[in-house]
Amino acid sequence: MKRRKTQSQEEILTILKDSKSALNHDMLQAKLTKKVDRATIYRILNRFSDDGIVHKVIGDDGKQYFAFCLNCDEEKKQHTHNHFHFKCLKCGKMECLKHEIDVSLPKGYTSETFNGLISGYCSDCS
Amino acid sequence: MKRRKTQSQEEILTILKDSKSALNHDMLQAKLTKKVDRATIYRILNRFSDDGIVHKVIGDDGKQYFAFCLNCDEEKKQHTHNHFHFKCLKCGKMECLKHEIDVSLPKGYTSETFNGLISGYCSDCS
DNA sequence: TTGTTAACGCGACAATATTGCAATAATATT
DNA sequence: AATATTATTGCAATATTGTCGCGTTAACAA
Ligand SMILES: [Mn+2]
Ligand SMILES: [Mn+2]
Ligand SMILES: [Zn+2]
Ligand SMILES: [Zn+2]
Repeated sequence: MKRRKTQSQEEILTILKDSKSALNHDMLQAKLTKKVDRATIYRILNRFSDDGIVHKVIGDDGKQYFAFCLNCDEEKKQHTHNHFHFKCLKCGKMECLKHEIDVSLPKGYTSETFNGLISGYCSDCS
Repeated sequence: MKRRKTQSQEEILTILKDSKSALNHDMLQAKLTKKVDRATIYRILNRFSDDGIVHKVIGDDGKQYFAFCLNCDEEKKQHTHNHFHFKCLKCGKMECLKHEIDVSLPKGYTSETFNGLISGYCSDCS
């Protein structure tokens, strides 16, 4: 199943690349110049996520946030992101924290996905 | 605003205490002997969460999970839970990982809540 | 230019959670 | 024990988020 290049897709990718913080559907739709259907936005985002181009984070608000992958090891088959995200309770921005975490699991446990989120106030909003 | 003791409340608390894993609304309702309204269940759970009796975790599925507080430092005003939760993708159980994490935030950042979730397969389901 | 089908738009649907309001019942007060 | 106060509940309505089916559109290859 080969991917095709569409305008909506390109624009969404550009927005995510330019954004310093993770975006949810609402925020993304607000930034789009032309109207794109909600279902389409989700389908594009999930496609990106499946392809490992962006990562998906569930916020404390239960919403899905998407962030463009930076400094990821592209060569690895296993596309993992064991870092925390920080969400500012005032300005709302959600950003990646550089430091990679490694959690020791109990014996016999295997890890598939990592989702680390810290809420608080950023330096601008403290 | 003083709290009152009700039967539903007590039963839900007991269920959470007895459960080794975090529960969401569905799981809880299934365990209740008598029918309790959905809204009431959520109100009870959020009350517990506000009071620091249970902690709330947002799963990868976007649902709210609640777990009774164990080995928490009751004396602290600041009720923090800087530990990960593990959710098994097969059997669905969600449990606390003992190890407490401490994440270093960028300068000027302050932390309010911690939400760490790892999905994978537990020793029974590997 | 034409054919194939990935991607889209639209509407319906599902799932989760919250809210307003009247009724109920836990607790305090008399 | 009887009564008053109001926290809590049940119910229905509503909000919010995300998915799905399906007919149409358009990207890409032949
Ligand atoms: Mn990445
Ligand atoms: Mn606790
Ligand atoms: Zn901020
Ligand atoms: Zn399991």
